[in-house]
Amino acid sequence: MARIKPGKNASKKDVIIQNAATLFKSKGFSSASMRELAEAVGVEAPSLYNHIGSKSELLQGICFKVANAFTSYLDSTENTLGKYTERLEQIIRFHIRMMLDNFDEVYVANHEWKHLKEPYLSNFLLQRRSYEKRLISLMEGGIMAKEFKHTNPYVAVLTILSAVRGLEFWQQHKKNISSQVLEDDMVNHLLKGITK
Amino acid sequence: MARIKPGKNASKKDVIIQNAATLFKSKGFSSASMRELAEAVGVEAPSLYNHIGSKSELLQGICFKVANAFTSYLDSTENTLGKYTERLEQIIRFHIRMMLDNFDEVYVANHEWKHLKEPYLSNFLLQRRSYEKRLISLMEGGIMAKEFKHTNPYVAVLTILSAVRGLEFWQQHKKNISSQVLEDDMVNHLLKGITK
DNA sequence: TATAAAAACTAATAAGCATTAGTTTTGTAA
DNA sequence: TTACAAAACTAATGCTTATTAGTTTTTATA
Repeated sequence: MARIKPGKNASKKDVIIQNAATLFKSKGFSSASMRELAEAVGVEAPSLYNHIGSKSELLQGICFKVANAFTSYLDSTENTLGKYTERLEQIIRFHIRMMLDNFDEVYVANHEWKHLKEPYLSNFLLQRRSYEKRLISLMEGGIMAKEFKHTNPYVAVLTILSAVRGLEFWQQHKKNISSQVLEDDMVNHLLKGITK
Repeated sequence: MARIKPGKNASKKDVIIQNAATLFKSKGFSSASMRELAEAVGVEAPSLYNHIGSKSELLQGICFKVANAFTSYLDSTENTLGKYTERLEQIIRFHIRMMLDNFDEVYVANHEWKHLKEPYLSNFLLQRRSYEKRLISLMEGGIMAKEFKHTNPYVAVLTILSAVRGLEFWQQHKKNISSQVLEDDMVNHLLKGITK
């Protein structure tokens, strides 16, 4: 049937996608060549096309997998009755864990979405814009409920999302500090500030 | 002497560099072609080489101009006697203003440095690492002086730098909110938190 | 063992790239 | 107006790219 048996849970296509994420992360989508990807996978470049449609399709797969993960999690918190602070904290923690556990793919989705082709580019941006709006609503709710300070909700959401995204720079220090401390300190900083 | 007179303060080389920053920002360094850059400038591609050495050189110019601006500002605050909180606030405000006033170039320095060639790549990373370390020292001083909470200084610096960097997403909302409100709200959030 | 499909391979295509060489145009200063 | 230099142009080079076509090898099943 197939030449190389898929791993326990990963088809050859999955292997290609994962290698693509790693390669796109380290060289950027445009600079990464299908020859390099093929070498990482262990075949000649044209053989890749037995499993995938195109280079673009790889980027699409990565970007929408990540976008859907965030959207799904937000959906799952939509019906919780907890306080705004609790929901916000949950969401921040999910972002941090996504960054730490799926680094390559999240990095690529964050940095290389620009190279998506239409209509995927538009869809991706729409989905992200919609996600941001839902977070802003959450923030506005918390402000009206007096759980959050009176501040511009756009700025607050931007600050939080950007800070978490910055974990991409953290990879180098991974060994020096536990994920739990990192997660807790960042959540505290974003919710309660740094000054005493 | 020259075919096209330079603008009041900008030589033709400066015009090319500014156009390169805009192009590299919107398409990425690798995807941006010298043909496109030439079209933006209003000449044929080979004519660019009467003014610049190479495509790489353009990226180098942009990246180090930005890096030096940040380093110089940090130098200038080194001898101020003020409290840690004040110095940190000044630095955050400088970062925010750099993002708003020199968006294209800062964006390129943040996103495209990866495509620098050696030895510029190594130098750039060294300079950035050194800058981060100086900020971490500042943070540690503030913690020891009990101005800042007891937290991991790496995480705090990362959170602040990343949040500010995220202003790159803000460009679209520029018209809806004044720079001053943005700056003040973000500084407050990062120093004092969002929860009441 | 024979059959058929899946997936590997080699070779080739057509396009795009940064850059160089050589020439012509343009603008300034004598 | 003539001479010179700066900067534009056209044409060409050599390289890299994603992808397709056509063929051979491998693998699983009957």
